[in-house]
Order: sequence, then C-alpha cells, then structure tokens
Amino acid sequence: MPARATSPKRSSSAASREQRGGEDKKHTGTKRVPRAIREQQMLDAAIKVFSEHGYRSSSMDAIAKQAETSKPMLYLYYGSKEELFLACVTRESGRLIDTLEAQIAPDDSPRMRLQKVISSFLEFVESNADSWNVVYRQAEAEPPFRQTVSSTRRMFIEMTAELLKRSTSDTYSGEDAELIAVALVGAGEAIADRVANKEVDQHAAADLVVQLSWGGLAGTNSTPLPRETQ
Amino acid sequence: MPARATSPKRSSSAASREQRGGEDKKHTGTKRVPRAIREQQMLDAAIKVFSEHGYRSSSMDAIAKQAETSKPMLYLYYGSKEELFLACVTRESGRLIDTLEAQIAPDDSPRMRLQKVISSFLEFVESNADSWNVVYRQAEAEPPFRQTVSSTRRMFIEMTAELLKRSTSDTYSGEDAELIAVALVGAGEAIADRVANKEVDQHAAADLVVQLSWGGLAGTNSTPLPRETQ
DNA sequence: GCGATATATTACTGGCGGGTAAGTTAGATC
DNA sequence: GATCTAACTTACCCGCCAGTAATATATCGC
Repeated sequence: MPARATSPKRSSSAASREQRGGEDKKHTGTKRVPRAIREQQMLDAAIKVFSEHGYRSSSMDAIAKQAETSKPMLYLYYGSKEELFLACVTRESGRLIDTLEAQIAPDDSPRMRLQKVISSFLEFVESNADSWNVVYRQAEAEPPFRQTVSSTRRMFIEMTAELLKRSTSDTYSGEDAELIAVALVGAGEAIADRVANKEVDQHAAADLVVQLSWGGLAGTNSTPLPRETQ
Repeated sequence: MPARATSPKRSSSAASREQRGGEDKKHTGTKRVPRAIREQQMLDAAIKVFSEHGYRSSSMDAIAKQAETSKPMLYLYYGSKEELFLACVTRESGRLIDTLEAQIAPDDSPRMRLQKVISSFLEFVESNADSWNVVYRQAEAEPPFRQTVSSTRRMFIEMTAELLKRSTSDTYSGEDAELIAVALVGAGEAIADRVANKEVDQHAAADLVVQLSWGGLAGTNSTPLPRETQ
C-alpha cells in the first residue's frame, strides 16, 4: 500500500516555517517534515531541475538533493520519475489556470477579459519561468507527455476562440475562429518565452499582444501604443 | 562549408552507384555504400528516430539500425551523438532556409513576399514534419541545442521584422516591430505544428496567416476568406 | 594481382541512473 | 514509556546505452 502518488487529498494550510534549525549531525542529521509539505518541496525542486536540464537528463538523485531529501522518499510519494513529472505539470498548469480564471469578472467586456487574461498570463510566466518551461517546452518534447501539453493548449485555444466568437461579428466560421485562436495562442506563447527569459518587459509585451489580437497590424499602426512602465 | 564531422571532403558528388543488387549473404550481407550517401542516409534515419522518441531516448543503435548500418559507422562519420544531432539540425534548417530564400524575387511587393514565404514555409513543414519536429521542438528542450534553435528563430524574426518595417509606414519603433515579429513568428510556428500533424490543411492555413499578419482580426473580418481546397 | 584505404561488423566496457530492499528513528497517541 | 506509524536513510542491483577495440573485406589505383 505505497499510498500511490499523492492520492490523499491535500494538507491545505499547514506550512509552519522551519528548516535551517541546526546542523544536528547525531545520526543522520535529517529533519522530519510532514508529507504534504515535503511533497510540495519535491515538486518545487523537480520543476527547477527539470527546467534546467530537461526531463531525461534530470536524475532523481539530483532532484532529491535539490529537495533536501533522499531518492526513496521521492519514490514513496510519487512512485516513478514519470509520475513525478506529471505531478509537476498538473500542479503548475492548475496554478496557471486558476490564476487566469480568477481574473475574469462575468460582466467584463470581451476586450477587457482579453486584456486581463493576457496580462495575468504574462505576469505568471514572468514570475514562474521554470514552470512555464517545464509545462510547455519540456513536456512538449517528451512523447509520454505530449498529449498532456496538447490538451492544456487546447483549453487555451478554446478559451480564445470563444472570446473571438463572442466579440466579433460572426463573419467567419467557427473553424476559422479556431485556427485564428491557434495562431493567437502561438503568438502568446512565443511572447511568453521572451518574457520568461526576461528579454522583454512583461507590461509592454502585454499591451502589444492585446493591440495585435484586437486590431492586427493595422491596429498597432493606427493607434500609437501607450507604453506604461519600463 | 563547416564540413564538421565529415572532415575529409571526400566523395562529394558521387551518388552514382546504387545498391539493391542482390541479397549476397556470403559473410555479412552488408553492401558497401560511399560515404557521402551513407551520411545522408544516417541523417535521414536520425531525424526520423529523434523525432519519434526525442533526443535522449533515441539510442545510437536504433538510429544505426534505421539507417541500415552499424553504430561504429555512425561514430566514424559523426563522432558523437551530440554532433549527429547537430548535423541533423544544421542540414534541415539549411534546407528550410534555402527553400524560403528561393521563393522571394527581388521585385516582389512586401505582401507578395510574405505570402510566398508563409506558404512555402508551411509546405515545407507539411512534407517534412519530422525535420520540423527535430529542428524546433526537440532541439528546444535540450539545453545543449537551445542556442542553435534560438539563433535560427532569430533569423526568422529578423526577416519578418524587416518585412514589417518595409511594408508599413514607420509609425512604430524598431523595437515594436521586433516584438510584433516575435509574435507573428510564434503564430506561424503554432500553425506549423498543426500542419505538421496534418490537423489543418496547409493552404487554408497559409491564407489565414497571411490575412492575419496583414490585416489582423479586423482584416479577416472585413475580407471574407477565400477558401481554396478541402 | 597487390597493396592501400575506406567501408564495414561483432563484441565488448564502464558508468550512469531508475528503482528497491532493508533497516532506523522521531514523534504522536494512549 | 511502550507502541505504532510515518518520515527517513544507506547501500545496493541491474539494464541500458554512449562510445571503443579489434578485426574483416570490398574496391580503387596501379
């Protein structure tokens, strides 16, 4: 009964600060940390290592070390490397989705929604570059996880297509809206990569993507960009 | 002409000889193939295997088998797995770039260029899905090759930005043009992924990307899409 | 024919890394 | 303070695979 990967729900709050107490070298020198917390530490560590070296090149030992624990604990809690990675993807894409959903108010105009979603999306990516890298770029290249990425992306595309259909007159078919959504999401991801690498300012990028989505190149042309920060 | 691995120029043209003579099972049963040809077979095989399983999960044995040769030959010609992969990326991105460059005539209008480039790009991706996958999606996830992908992409972005600056009035700064180019290239890549997976028709997609690039959503709105095939 | 060399193979190794067995201790509960 | 469990560890196993001898033979130039 190895508890199988995180099956028990959540420990919720908890999280009494600690660590760095003392270098007790008595026998083993390892602190005892409740499962719910350790699990999160492990995911944090895994994301960092996976992001840096890629899935295959990341060893479980390296992840364990990063999480300040040992390999058997990883296996006790997550079962296998594959499940661990999947847990990373699941948690992080969940966090992202939650973040985005929290932004939209039901009575926002479509354009307002677009703006909010885009800027919070880029904000998330900026402050969670490793997550972004793991969830999208790493998972995409590993055959076992392609489907997961694909379905996450599909959700974004659906979301975007919905916005499109609602905001514009129905001059193009649903199929076209879908393709356009694919393109827009792709554009967003490309910008996200730049933002994650800190190559562009997130707010400037957000402004530009909104303009571009809404008005296309003509739009950026006719409406001089209001730049905010930077 | 970096030549790299493949150092001795050797052979060059060649290409005359053909195999498929007879199933001589005398001793080993393996036919002799000139280097220049074997090298290309190896790259073909490597691209296929890499695309299917990813860089790390592809064994040199599997690639050798696919190329109908043996592992030591791979090492003789390419030196290491890493160099082999790099050779794949180099050859394929070169092919893509050549294809695109062959399209543009110096007296084409910017819009004409855009259209030609986009459609030949998507055409290439459609008929070279494995190349696309290796050059972009696989290489991107492997730290040793990220820079290569990055510089290939940068070239596309530069090309696009140049087109933008030339075609529109200079109402936005070069920096904005660059960012817009990032977005457009990202959109193109996203569509390319769909095309590579045969999820959308390449010609319809090309039309749509052109429209979208040129006129944005407003453009697709005001100009009903002329659909061709399908 | 006769080397020289380029093409080829089989069979190995060395280590890395996923996964596990077996045992240890901390601390909650009564 | 005995017990029971959950949190830990060290130390190992073993398969896979990048890379390498060592060796064989087809073919070209002469």
